[in-house]
Amino acid sequence: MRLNNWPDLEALALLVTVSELGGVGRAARQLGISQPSASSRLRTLERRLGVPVLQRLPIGSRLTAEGQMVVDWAREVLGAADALVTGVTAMRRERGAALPVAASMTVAEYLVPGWLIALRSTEPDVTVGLQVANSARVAELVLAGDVEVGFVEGPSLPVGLASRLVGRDRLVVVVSPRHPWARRRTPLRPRELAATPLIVRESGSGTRITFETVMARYGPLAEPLLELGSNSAVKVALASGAGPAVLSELAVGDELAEGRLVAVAPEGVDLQRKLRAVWIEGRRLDGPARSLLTLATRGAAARRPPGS
Amino acid sequence: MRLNNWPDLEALALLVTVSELGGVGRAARQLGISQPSASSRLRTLERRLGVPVLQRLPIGSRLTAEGQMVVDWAREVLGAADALVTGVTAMRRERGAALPVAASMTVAEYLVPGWLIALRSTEPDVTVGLQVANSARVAELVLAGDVEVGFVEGPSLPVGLASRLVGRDRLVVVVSPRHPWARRRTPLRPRELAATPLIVRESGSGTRITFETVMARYGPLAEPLLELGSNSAVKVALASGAGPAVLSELAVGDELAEGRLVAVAPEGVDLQRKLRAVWIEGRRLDGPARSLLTLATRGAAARRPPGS
DNA sequence: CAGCCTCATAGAAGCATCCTATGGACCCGT
DNA sequence: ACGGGTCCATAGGATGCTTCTATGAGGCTG
Repeated sequence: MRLNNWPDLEALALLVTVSELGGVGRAARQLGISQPSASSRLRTLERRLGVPVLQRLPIGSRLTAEGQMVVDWAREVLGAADALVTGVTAMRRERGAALPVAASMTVAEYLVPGWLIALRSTEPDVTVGLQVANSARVAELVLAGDVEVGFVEGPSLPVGLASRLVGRDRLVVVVSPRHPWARRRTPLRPRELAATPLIVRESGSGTRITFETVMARYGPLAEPLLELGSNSAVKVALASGAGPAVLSELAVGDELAEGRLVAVAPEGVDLQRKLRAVWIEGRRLDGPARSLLTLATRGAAARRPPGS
Repeated sequence: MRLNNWPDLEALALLVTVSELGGVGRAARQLGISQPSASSRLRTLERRLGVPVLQRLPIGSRLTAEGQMVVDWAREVLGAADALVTGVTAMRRERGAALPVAASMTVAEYLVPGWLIALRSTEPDVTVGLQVANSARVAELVLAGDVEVGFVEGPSLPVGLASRLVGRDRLVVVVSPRHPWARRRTPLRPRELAATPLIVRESGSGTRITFETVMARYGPLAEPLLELGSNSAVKVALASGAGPAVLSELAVGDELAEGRLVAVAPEGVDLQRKLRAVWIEGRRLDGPARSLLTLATRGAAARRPPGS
C-alpha cells in the first residue's frame, strides 16, 4: 500500500459529473465551484493520469474512450467511498439520531451503508445512528429500547422480538487460486475441513461462532492457522497465498466473481445463515424505520435462494 | 454526486498501514514520510470523519472498533482506486510497453486491473500496455503482432489464434428491487423479454451484440428504452428504478449479492459467454506474457461452472 | 455583428501539507 | 533510580495546490 499517487476523489467526482452533464462549466455549477476551478482541476487530473480523458469542444466536453473507462472505474471508487462516508457518519451519530439502529458487524459492514445510501434518496433529512455489536448485544439494545431496529445474524432469536428476513449469507471456505485446494477434484469432506488449520476471524465474531457451531458435529476443530480481527485482514492474508480461510460470502463476492479467490464447498455442510431485522414485538414501525426496513427487505425478498 | 467531503485516499492508506504495522511512526517510515506528518494527517482524518479511529498508546497505536470498520471500508475504496490507477497506467503505456495487451471492454474494465495488480507482485518491473477494443479488433491486433496477448469475449474465434479460457461471464437481466419484475413469481419467457423495452449498452458493444445474437431466435427485439455508453451509466439509470437492463454479471456482482439489484433469469435462455485469452497459434508465450496468462487462467480454471 | 454559449489563462489569496526540531509519556535495562 | 530506547504530539516556517475574480479566445445563432 504505497502512499502517494492516489487519485483525487474530488477530481474524479467532478469528472463523473462532467460525463453526466456534458460540460465542464455545467458540472462546476452543479458542484458549487467556479468554472475555472473545475477546468484547472480536470487538467491536473488529466496530467496526473497521463491520459487525455476529455475532448473539449466549443459546445461542451465529451469523454474520450479512455475517459469512459476512467469514469466507470471512478464510479466504483466513489461508490466505495460513499459507503465509507455514509457508514462513518452513521456511527458518529450514535446518540441523538432520529433513527437509532444496531447491527452485527457483517451486516453493518456490507449491507447497512447500501441501505443508508438508498434511504437518503427518499428521506434525505433522516440522521441514522449506527451501533455495531454482536448479535446478542443487538437484541439487548432493541429490547431495551435503545435502538428502534436491529440487524442480527445467526439462528438465535430472543423472545420478545419480531423479525423479518433481510438477506441470506453463507460462510464460504476460500483459498487463493494458487492454493492446492483450488484445483482439487475430490470433494472436501467436513472432517478434513475440521482438521485443517484455517485463517479465521477472531473468536467472538459472528462468523467464527457460526462456523464453529456448524462444524461442531464433525469433530474437534484444528487450531487456527491465523486469527485476524477483520474480514479484510483475512483477505490480505489470503492474497499472499496463505491457507484456507472462512469468510462471509458478502465479504468475498467480488473476489469470487473475478477469480481472485476460489471457493471450496465442504460436502454436505450447510453454512448458510439468515440475516434478520428485529424490533420489539407488537411495536408498529413507522416513518424512517419503516422505510429502512422496506429497503432492507426488498433485496432479500426477491433474491433467489441458494445458488444464483 | 456531491463534490466535497470525500475522504483523502492518502490518509486512508496511511490508516490502513497503521493498522497493519501497529504504530503511527512505523507506518510513516514505511510510507516514506516523517512521523509528525503522519500524526497530523491522521488527526485531520479523524477530525473530518468525526469518529476516533485510533487509540494512541505509549507502545504504539491500535484501532478502535470504529477504526476497524473504517479500515475495512477503506480497503475497499483503495482496492477500487488501485484498479483505476493500474488500469489507467496500462492504457497510458499503449505504445512501447514491455507487454502489449489488448482486451475487450468488459474484460479490460473488470478483470484486467485485477490481473495486473497480481502480476505486479511477481513481476514488479513489467510495464503493460493495454488497448481496449471490441473483440474483432482485438483479434486483428493479435494477428498483426501489435500485441502479444488479447482477451476476447463471445463465441467467434478467428483462425490462426490459439486460445485459453480465462473466465465465464453471463449476461443477466436485472431490475431495481422496486421494479415489479423483482417480485414476479411467473418465469420470464424469452418472448416477453424480447418484447420489453430494455436499458442496454450502446450498439456495437460486446454486451449488446451477444444479447441480440442470443435473443434473435425469440422474435424481434423491442426498441431499447435507453441506450447508454457504459456499464456504470446503466447502473445509475437502474438505481433510479428505471426498467429492466441487460448487463454483464461481472458488472453487477456486488449489487446482486447485496440485494441492491435483482436478477431475473429468462427461462431456458443461455446468456453465458466465454472469455478467452488469445495469441498467435503456434507461438510459445514466455516471460511476463506467460505469467499474465497463468494469472488470468488461474481464477477461471478452478471456478465452478454455472451457479455457485 | 452582437450576444450567448463553450473552455482556458492570469494573478492574487488562502489553506493544508510538508519538513526539522523538540517535548512528554512510558518501558526496560542496569 | 536513571539513561536510553520506544512511542506520539506540538511548534514554526516553507512550499505547493486550489480557490477565487477577471478576462480572453473560439464558435453558434438570431
